[in-house]
Order: sequence, then structure tokens, then C-alpha cells
Amino acid sequence: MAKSDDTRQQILTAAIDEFSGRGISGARVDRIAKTAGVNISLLFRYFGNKAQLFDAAFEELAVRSIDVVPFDADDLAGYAGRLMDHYRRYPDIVRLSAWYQLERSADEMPRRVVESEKAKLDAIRDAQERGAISKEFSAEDILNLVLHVSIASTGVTPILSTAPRVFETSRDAAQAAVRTLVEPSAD
Amino acid sequence: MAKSDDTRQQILTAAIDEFSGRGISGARVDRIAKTAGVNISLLFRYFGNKAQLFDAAFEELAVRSIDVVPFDADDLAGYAGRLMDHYRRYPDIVRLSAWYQLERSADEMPRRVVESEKAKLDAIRDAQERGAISKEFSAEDILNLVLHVSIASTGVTPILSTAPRVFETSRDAAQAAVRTLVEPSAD
DNA sequence: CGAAAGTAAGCAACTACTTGCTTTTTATTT
DNA sequence: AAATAAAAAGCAAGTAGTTGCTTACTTTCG
Repeated sequence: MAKSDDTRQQILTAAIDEFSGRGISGARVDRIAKTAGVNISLLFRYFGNKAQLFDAAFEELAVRSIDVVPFDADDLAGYAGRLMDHYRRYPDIVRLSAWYQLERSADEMPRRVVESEKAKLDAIRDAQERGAISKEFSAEDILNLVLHVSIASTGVTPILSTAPRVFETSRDAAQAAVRTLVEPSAD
Repeated sequence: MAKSDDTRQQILTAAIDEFSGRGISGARVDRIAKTAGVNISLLFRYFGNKAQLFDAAFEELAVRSIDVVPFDADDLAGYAGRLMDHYRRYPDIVRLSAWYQLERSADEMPRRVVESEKAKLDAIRDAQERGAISKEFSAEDILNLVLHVSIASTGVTPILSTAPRVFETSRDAAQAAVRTLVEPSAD
């Protein structure tokens, strides 16, 4: 099985590359097979069809992102900074997510992603109860705002605006924005 | 010429529909022609090729958005609210922008979009000089943050998160967030 | 009449996926 | 350790249907 596991991974790596660049419709399965250096029929035997291969590629990167970027409700600015670093280092996950929203939004996110989100919301609510962060916004709104501030400099965002900003400056600004948004108000 | 102008618009409308749903690679030119009720060869005579037709569709909606949603640097929360209303009413522009970022990001935005952005930045800088809004962030960062808070509930954003939020609540939250971010600090 | 608008019928290249077959690996028995 | 057979891995060569775009021709209109 060692050999086939390797082949599987080879296909997945090539698929991540192809799908993140071109999406599902734009991707070409023979190109993926060629990049992976495997026969095209293996691709279908292992992953079923093109859409399922995309799902596998997406889940791979999504789960990795969750595992690698630790969440901290008491330091949301720090979390935002870590997220931005991760996105800059692995731009594929952002693009893959974008394609996912556009071409697969009917489906549900992978289980691990859904679970992770629930845990984050619980942690935020707990931090609010303890008075560590502001209660002005709901936990859902806070998470939503933090995530969107964090992707604001990736350049794969559907806004009518020119090229993405210089990373360093907007990283500082994003962190400051998160801090401003969640700091406990005096009441 | 009245007849041909009408045909052109018919094609453009069908193209907006098809491209916003499926992107460039996923769109089918014969489907656009059929929806528009015109012969497919006219589509190419009028618009050149598939990619140029996409550009025409994108520019149409982008310019319309700019013209219809007035910018006000002294009331950025109001602007954000108006933007969100516009996006909810015409979701096509958000999706079209998303496809554009993914499939055409090499190109430059339409001239009108670039010009409009420059004007917005100038207005923000002016408002900062007058002390109407905070100087904590650069004009670029402020605009970037406002735009991203405004698309946070559209559901076509590359974040690892489940379904979009309820519109009304997140609209209020987004406006409050913008207000918090740009209110002049006491210094 | 001349130019522009409109149309039917292609076409060459591509595309996701399959088939029928050979080779290698693994598990089991001797 | 050798023999064996089943299962899995690997491959070359398809195939049926699609795709963006063109061509050659007719009709409409000022």
C-alpha cells in the first residue's frame, strides 16, 4: 500500500495546484494526471470524479489550516495575524475556498470545518462572559468580522478595487482593527 | 440601429446571468445565446470572444454599482449600509467580482472603477484632515476595511465558515463595526 | 444599392471518463 | 522459504459528447 498511498498524495498535490489556479470548470484532469506523473485512470479510480477530487483537495487544505492556526478568543488580534501569515504562506487555501464558495456552495463544508467553527463560537461566548472581549457584537458577528478583516489583503476578495495592498502595513492595520472592534467597552 | 442595440443588451443581460452563476470557464456561449434569444454568431460579432463578453458584462455591472451607490467619507457607516443593500439586491455584481478576481486578476479593473477608487481615497484623506474621521488608519486601509466589512455577509467570500448570516442583524453589526473603526479618537 | 443584421449548419479541437489488459503486491498455504 | 492465487496498482488507447468559434448565405433597412 505504500506505493499507492504515495500515488494518491501525488495526485492530491497536483490537484491542489490545478484547482487553486483554475477552479473546477477550468481545471483539466489530464493536466493534473500529467503533473502528478500518474495514469489518468488512477485518478478516477481513487477519487471518483473531478468534483470529488476537488472536494478532497479542498478538505486537505482546509483541515490543515484549522490544525495549524491556533484559535485564541482572548487574543483575536493575534489570531487574525496568524491567519494572515498562514494565508500569505499558503495562498492556495484562500483561492480554493473562493472556488468552493462559487462552484460548490450548495454543499456543506467538511465536518471538521463545521466543528471547528462551533468551538470557536463557544470560545468567543465564553470570553465575552468573562469580560475579556466586548459584548457589543454577537459571537457570530465577531468571528465573521475577524475572518473578513483577515482576508482583506489576500486579493481574492470580491470587492471593486485595485491590486491588493502591501502586506506589512495592512497586517498591522488589520490587527489594530480587530483590537478596536473587540476591546471591552466601559459600561 | 435600434434593433441591434436591443440585441446587444439582450446578450449582455443573458451573459451577466450565465457568468455570475458559472464564471468564465463554466459558462457556455450557446446557453447565453439561447437565453438571449439570438443567433450565436451575433454574440461573437458584437463582443469578440467569450472572455471579452465577460469583461463587458463585468464592466456593465461594476459601473452601474459605482453610479448607483453614492460614497460619503463623512458617513462611512451609511456608505457600508448602502453597499450591503445594493449587494443584497443585485447579488450578481458580487459573484461577478469574485469570478473576476479568480479568472481575470491579471488584467486591470475598468478605468471607471480605478478612477472611482482614487476619488474615494481622496475624499477619505480630506475627511481625515478635517478631523471628521480617525487618522489611526491610512485612507487605503480604511477603504479596504469598509469594503470588506460590507461584503462579510454576502456568502461569496473565501472564508472557512458555514452559511451566510441573517442579513438584518449582520447589517447592523457591520455598520456598528465601521463606526467603531473610523470614529475620531480623542488626541 | 450597399451596409448592417440575422441565420443554419458546420468543424476541429477538446474533455471527462472508460475499457480491456498486464504487472505488482499481499496474504495464505505448503 | 517457496508456491500460489486473489486483489490491487498500473497503463495505452480509446469514446461519446461537448466546446468556442466560423463560414457562407439570406434578409432587412436607410
